[in-house]
Amino acid sequence: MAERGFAGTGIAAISKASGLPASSIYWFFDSKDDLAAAVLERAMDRWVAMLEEVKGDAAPQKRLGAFMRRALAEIGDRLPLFLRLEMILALERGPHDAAIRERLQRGRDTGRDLLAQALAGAFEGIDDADRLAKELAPLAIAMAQGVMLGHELDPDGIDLDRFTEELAIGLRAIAEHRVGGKDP
Amino acid sequence: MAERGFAGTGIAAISKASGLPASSIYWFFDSKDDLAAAVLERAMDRWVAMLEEVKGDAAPQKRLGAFMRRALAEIGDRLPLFLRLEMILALERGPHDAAIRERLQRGRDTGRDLLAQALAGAFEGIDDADRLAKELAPLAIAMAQGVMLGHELDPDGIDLDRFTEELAIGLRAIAEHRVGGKDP
DNA sequence: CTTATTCTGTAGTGAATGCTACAGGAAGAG
DNA sequence: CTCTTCCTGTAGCATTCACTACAGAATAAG
Repeated sequence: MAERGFAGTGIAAISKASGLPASSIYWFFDSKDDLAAAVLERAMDRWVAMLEEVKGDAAPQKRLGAFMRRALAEIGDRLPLFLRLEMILALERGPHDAAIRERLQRGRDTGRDLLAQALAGAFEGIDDADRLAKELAPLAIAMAQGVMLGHELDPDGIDLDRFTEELAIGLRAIAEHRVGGKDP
Repeated sequence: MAERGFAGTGIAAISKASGLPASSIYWFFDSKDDLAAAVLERAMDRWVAMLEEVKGDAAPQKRLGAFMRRALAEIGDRLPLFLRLEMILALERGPHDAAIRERLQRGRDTGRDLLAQALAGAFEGIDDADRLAKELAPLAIAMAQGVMLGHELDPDGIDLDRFTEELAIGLRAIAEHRVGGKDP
């Protein structure tokens, strides 16, 4: 589904790929939409679990880089499947399926909270670091997702390893700019 | 198609929405894939035309901001349809359709060149501004696309107007960092 | 006018779509 | 063993899918 989209993936294909008989699929799930929502939930939980895990291991200042490196480790030539799934379902089903929208919202909220903490670490020394981190977390996530997508579409144009450090640098500059346009 | 994906949009629906009879669709296009490729091409041409237009109007230093503002003007609550189309086709058909991949590549190349010039303007005063602008253009595009997508999914989390200025600030910080980690 | 070209309406192809009905097997509980 | 709950296999539903064949209308060219 992450590779062919929601409409492009038939129940028969899901059945074959999973080994679960088609009739069983409709025992466990009410509909194809319901299945997609469940799959999306699993995918987002995995995202969150990954971030939580890193959170325990890395000191606040290094945490943003650690997040990025961990996400990176999940990427070969392909976007991690669950990021692909998230985007494709958001674009394809979001406008038509409220359950999907709600799941996306929940995932975004927890992701934002986790990233805000990491960002606060990267904003060390700036006034109001916590508030700025909260404000900028959604921007940071959007940027990172865009860059990962860009990397999948054209791996040569973007150096993900470098971006791992540079995201923090760019965001810090933006935060400094917000706190007052003057440099020390 | 931008709203329901490639597989989610039937020929009949296209026919009804466009007024063009289904049989005529197959007179003008060889297949649904062919149609999608043509539609994508139109969409990307419109992107490029938009950038070219701005290029003539804005001085180099202001050009990045002007690009962003112009793209922004295209957005209401929805991502501009052609950006949505680009992403959805890239994710859904990219892995399976070489013609789509080629079109995406061409669009990216021209987009990168145009943006590199605008970025060079924003990097004024930095050594090697031109080279850095070329290097960072794909990153800038990816960031901007990610942010626009993020805005569509959750309009409250991201302030697009602010991002218009802040993208340049963040990228400039990254460029400065690349040219040598020291600040004056 | 005639002729040639471009497009459309009608009808229908086989295959695949999401989903249901339901009988019966598998497995655990007592 | 029986009984109950959980799952699966078979068959089939109506609908939609991308696509084709083709006769003839519309349009343009001479």
